[in-house]
Amino acid sequence: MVDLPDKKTDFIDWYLAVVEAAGVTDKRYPVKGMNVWTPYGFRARRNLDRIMIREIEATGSDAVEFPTLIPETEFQKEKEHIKGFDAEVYWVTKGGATSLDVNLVLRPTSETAMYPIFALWVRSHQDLPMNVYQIVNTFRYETKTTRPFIRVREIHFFEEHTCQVDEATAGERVASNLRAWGQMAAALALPYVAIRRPEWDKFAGAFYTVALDVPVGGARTLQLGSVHHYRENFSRPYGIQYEAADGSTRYVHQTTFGLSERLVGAVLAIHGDAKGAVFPREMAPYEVVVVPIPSAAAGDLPQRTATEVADRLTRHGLRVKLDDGPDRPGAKYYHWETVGVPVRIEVGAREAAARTVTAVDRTGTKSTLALDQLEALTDSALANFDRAISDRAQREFRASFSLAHTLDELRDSTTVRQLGWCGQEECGHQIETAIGGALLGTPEGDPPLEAPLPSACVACGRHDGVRWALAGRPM
RNA sequence: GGGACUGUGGGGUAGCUUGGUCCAUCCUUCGGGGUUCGGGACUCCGAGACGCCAGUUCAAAUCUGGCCAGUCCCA
Repeated sequence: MVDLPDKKTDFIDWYLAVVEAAGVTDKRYPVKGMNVWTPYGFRARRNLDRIMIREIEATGSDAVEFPTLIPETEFQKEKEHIKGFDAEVYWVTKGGATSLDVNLVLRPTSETAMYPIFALWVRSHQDLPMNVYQIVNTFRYETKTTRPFIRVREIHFFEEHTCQVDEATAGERVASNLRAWGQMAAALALPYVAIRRPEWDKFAGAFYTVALDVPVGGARTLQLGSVHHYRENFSRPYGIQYEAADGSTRYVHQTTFGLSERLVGAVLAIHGDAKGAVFPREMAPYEVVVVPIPSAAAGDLPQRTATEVADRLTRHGLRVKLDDGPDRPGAKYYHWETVGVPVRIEVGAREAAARTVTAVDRTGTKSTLALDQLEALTDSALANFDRAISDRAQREFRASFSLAHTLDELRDSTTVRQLGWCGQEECGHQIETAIGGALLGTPEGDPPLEAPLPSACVACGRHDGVRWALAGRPM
């Protein structure tokens, strides 16, 4: 293990060092914001995809895939949307040496690719709801500093797009997406808070946006994903209409749900520690690494037993790495800890003779496993590990919020702040200036901290319409 | 959008101010041999770099310009 910067005091440097140490990406690709996925990193990403696919399909959503290029003429149809993305799209203006009649954009997101086709697919109320998703790469010309997984120009993007009969049904789809997200977050052992963004910070073209945020130390927050209700904002310009049961023609109400590889970054940021990366078992490239401990006296017994352990656990359905390379065992321990493997199984000569092995999880919990119950004991070691990192993340999450009662208190915030807000934009901006960050919005459901609702807005002191809001510094 | 800074083997660095001591330092890494192996082994042999393109100069890692890449600060 190389010495990592301190996670608490030098979070960004620590994050970059952990990403490097974890061996999941190669940042040397010579285009800003475009990173290479290594074999190890790609395993993590594929596992993330698997979780997303499982949970979204459980809610009745089907996979589709739309093209990467969108004609400028379609892209321009929804005015707010184009305004939001105009500055950060890549343009394709030539085919070979020939200038194109209609320029094409590399999708920054797929509304404008999908919706002209949705208009053809949706004819009757019988076609609704229509829930489809795709996992594709999208492109945004970020001008700010890019960071591996967190701010990139080529985004590995999960996007669900749905068409519903009316506003209320679309609202139910938003709720369904939030429940599906809850399952995904549980699989990744990630805590989060769902926050309805203020008007000035919602998705371009949305009626409202619910963002999924997690605090990452200090007042910093990381947005993990978002769910949007579009009402008829896109169905009108794109003409997505259906014939209702009563014979009338209506526009669909739409929703979208977006996630990305940023979840890999979030997992590294939230679970990682002073020793390196920590992967929850569902995302872990390998759930178990098996390390034989050679000994001249014992011949090939440790090696043979390690192979047996790896084979049995693989047949049991686990992702297993047998590390029988030439390094010394201690060097292997450090390596696999740095890259975040949940459970290591050590096979020594004395133990192998007694038909036991030692399991050590990434949090340091050690146990002896009898080989005749290897599969069951390994499963429970993995389950205990996931519970341990989830509990640790939850504890840090709860400690990441504090109440604020005045604008002054916001200035030196060392946590995300929970405060009373009247809902006026003017007050929101004052709050943002005070904290040097953003008014994240109003929590959906219970706020992180239990406290009596304040009677006055932290900015203007008004009493009408005061509700809980959260403010922080998005990274 | 405005400004500042940085770029040396695969990774991290010394050298740059004051051009020559540099066919470039050290750590790590990688390949091969041997002895080892219950928490980063030792040893021997070997591999690997001045971002790119111009310019100044007898001489450029070092100075100048452009480009590319990256970082930070401000709007």
